[in-house]
Amino acid sequence: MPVNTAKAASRPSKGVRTRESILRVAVDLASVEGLEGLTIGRLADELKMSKSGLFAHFGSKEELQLATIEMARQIFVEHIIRPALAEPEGIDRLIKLCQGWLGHVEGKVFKGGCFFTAASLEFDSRSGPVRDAIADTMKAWLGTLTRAVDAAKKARHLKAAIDPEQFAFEIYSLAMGANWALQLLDDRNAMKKARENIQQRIRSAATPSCPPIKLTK
Amino acid sequence: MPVNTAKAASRPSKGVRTRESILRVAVDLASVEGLEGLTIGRLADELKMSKSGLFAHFGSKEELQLATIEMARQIFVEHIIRPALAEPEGIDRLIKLCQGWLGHVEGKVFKGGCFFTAASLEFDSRSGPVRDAIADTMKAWLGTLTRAVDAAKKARHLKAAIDPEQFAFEIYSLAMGANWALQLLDDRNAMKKARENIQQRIRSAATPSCPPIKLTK
DNA sequence: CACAAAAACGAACGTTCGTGCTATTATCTT
DNA sequence: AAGATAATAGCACGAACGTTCGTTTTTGTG
Repeated sequence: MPVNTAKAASRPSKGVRTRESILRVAVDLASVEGLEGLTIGRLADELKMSKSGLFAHFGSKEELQLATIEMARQIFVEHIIRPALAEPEGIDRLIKLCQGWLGHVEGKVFKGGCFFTAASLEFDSRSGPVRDAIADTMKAWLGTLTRAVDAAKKARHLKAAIDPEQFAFEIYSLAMGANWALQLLDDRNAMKKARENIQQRIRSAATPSCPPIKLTK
Repeated sequence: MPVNTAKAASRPSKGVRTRESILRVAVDLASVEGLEGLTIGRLADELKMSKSGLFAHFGSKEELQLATIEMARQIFVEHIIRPALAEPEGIDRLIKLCQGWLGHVEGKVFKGGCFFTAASLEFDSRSGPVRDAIADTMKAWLGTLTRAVDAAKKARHLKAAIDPEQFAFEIYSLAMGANWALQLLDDRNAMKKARENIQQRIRSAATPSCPPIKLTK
């Protein structure tokens, strides 16, 4: 048994590497076909490997779905949350979070728009571990957004009357609406309008001492 | 061939009646399992009829999906749009539309929350007649909302600066957010918060001469 | 290099999917 | 009530689903 408790994270074993490459494809497939439409045979074809070989990595479809969600979560963190953490707490970080989210929709980080918004609505009237994993991820995301609003408030960038939870929810609703309009209605201006929309909403909540608010690409 | 062009809409034939009862169940099933998860076998079981017997009413799964969408659209119109048309043009009708929408989510007019929001995100990255039917319905709904805003503007209930399309989109985004929070996060206060949210947003756009704005159940 | 462990394969399982037929009921019209 | 028509059931199909199994190939290590 290869003792992997050592500090060094050397080149990962074959199994780990394949698993990861599977999941990268799985995330894209699921973002288009849905987590239920994500099929083992289809996935195996895409990767030119056997169904059984692929299956062995997960042991069940549910495990595959959970692993896919986890991979999507990592990609989401990497593309949206981590860049925002580079900004100082306050309005700038909040803006960066919004920009990151809108950008990831527009830039097709996931093939079929926002992975989690789609997954949310697919599983919202079911129960079980998959739904829970999705809900947990979304709660965490809303939490991040809420904390960013709260920090901006504490930095006196946003008015004291702002309820962080409510405000985060408002912003995210507008963002989801933009994703919806872009994906379903093919509204090419959806993103521009969403940026203006959110920008305006944040400005309306900003204090006079708040630095200028501008949402760009 | 029974000539049905006559004025009298007498008792519909057996076929029509069965078809309708199938579709009523189909709508609920699809709102929970999705339009793709809506399966002919499952639907037949639910109705205690044979797969083939049920199938004959539609000829293909796609036709079944389209018919289900059409039925959902009718239910939607009946529950949300028609009651609002009873109100005079202006702010009251707009409010009634919002109330109706939020009410239909809360009151489980469709078992799994808003049928069309779920369908939208399920089909938004595909192509074909089903996606088109969903998109058309949603465009029509946004159009209705936009016209209501515009009328309220013309009645001097809403400020002249309001862009009807944009404003309708904002309101609907907040409503979708509420549906999302209720369904996925089991947020029992989501609806109350959404009502306050939308109420506040409308108030902020209202003129001094606008009648009082109050969103209730 | 050898050899154990891990990974991938190919074939098959039992189900369910959507979709055809044909036969049998039920419904409507004259 | 009879005859025509429409509605439903029964059965079978090929394909795809998730899953299991035994075998073969690849990988990593002493």
